[in-house]
Amino acid sequence: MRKPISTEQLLLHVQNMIPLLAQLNEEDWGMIVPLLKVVKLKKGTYFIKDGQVCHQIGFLYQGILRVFHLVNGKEFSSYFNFASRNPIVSAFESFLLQSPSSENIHALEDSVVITITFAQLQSLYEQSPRIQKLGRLMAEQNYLLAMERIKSLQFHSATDRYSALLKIYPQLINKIPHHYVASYLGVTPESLSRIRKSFE
Amino acid sequence: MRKPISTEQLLLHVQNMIPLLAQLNEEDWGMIVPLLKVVKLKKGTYFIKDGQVCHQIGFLYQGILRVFHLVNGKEFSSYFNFASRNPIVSAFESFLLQSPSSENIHALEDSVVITITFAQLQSLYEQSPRIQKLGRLMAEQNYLLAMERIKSLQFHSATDRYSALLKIYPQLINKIPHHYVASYLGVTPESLSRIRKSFE
DNA sequence: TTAATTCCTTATCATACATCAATGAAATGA
DNA sequence: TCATTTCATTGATGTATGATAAGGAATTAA
Repeated sequence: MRKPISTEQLLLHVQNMIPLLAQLNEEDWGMIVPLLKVVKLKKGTYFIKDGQVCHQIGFLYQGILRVFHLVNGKEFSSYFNFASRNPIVSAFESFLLQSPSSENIHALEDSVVITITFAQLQSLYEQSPRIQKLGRLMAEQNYLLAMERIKSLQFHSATDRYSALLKIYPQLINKIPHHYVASYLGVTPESLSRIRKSFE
Repeated sequence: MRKPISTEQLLLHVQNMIPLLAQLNEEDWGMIVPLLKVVKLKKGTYFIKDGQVCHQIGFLYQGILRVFHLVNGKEFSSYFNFASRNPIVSAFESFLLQSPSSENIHALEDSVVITITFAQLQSLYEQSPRIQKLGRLMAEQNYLLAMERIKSLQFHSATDRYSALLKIYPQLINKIPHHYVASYLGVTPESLSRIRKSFE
């Protein structure tokens, strides 16, 4: 967090994280780079709160973010962003529709996000067919992720979901407060505790 | 089902159903129309079965389709296609990735679907930036629908989901066998029956 | 470092939903 | 049309998870 981030570092990182970006050429990057901003989030602060319109989409460079909904006073964790996994940061519904977000995104650790605004991205779509195509591929990717989530929620038990989570991301349970994981799995912290015990 | 469908009828219908299509111009339609095919499905037959690759995407002109997954021998209804609502027909995951489908799509009534192939659509994307943009907007639309489903599954009870379903689509329960609706809501037919009773 | 707070676990009890079983209604097919 | 099958409902029972409460661990702040 201390050292300033060089543009080269940043680009390299973003390109590595997101294979889709390999499709872009030098000219495309020349248009994109001047528009990028680096946003630092202290632990506990928010990228966006519900009710606000999400004007930025971002790539997580460092840290962990949690996305959650507030429904009838209860928090529901929707997913987590890690730099090493699932790095695309936005309240995507709000971003697409430019309408107030129902999602909250807050930093579980000090984090760094590289952002671009909605207006800038729309303008890039019109300027470059490759970036337009990238927009389609990003949306398709997001759709596929959402489908995974639906299948997990509809077809499998909380125990199965926990087991799957352990497989694809063994360290996660040690990095994130358990009650957030519980609400992600769709159970109470007490139930997660029981599930974990049954795995010993 | 008896009369042949004229191209004009067909186009008008598709344009009415899908507001996004208003963005296309005469030239775009000139490219699209010759590629469209009309597929008729008898009640009980399949648009696609799991294991097959979904080569077509379609628009439902008439009838009702049910999309379901088979998991450990159990059927899970994912959603329904109606001509008047949710007319886009495809195992979209399989279509996007051109990999074997995990979804089954079958006709609950005699149905008519207007289709175009994956290869043709990709070619259109490259030929027309407006169609490319349309592809992005379709994917974004699908993402938003998937998010609605996730919220419904994660944040609300089966009773709430049933109540919401009645609101947005009161006739649905009379058109579709209840046990399909039950599996869509994520409960057994017995539970749906009890939920329905509690609403009287 | 200590005090305060938050978090995780365990136990008990309550409840919603699944399962199993039976009946009558509706749809299907010969 | 009648016989067969599928479907919706209801009741009885079992089970997994939620709610509540309490104690101890871990984290945070003074």
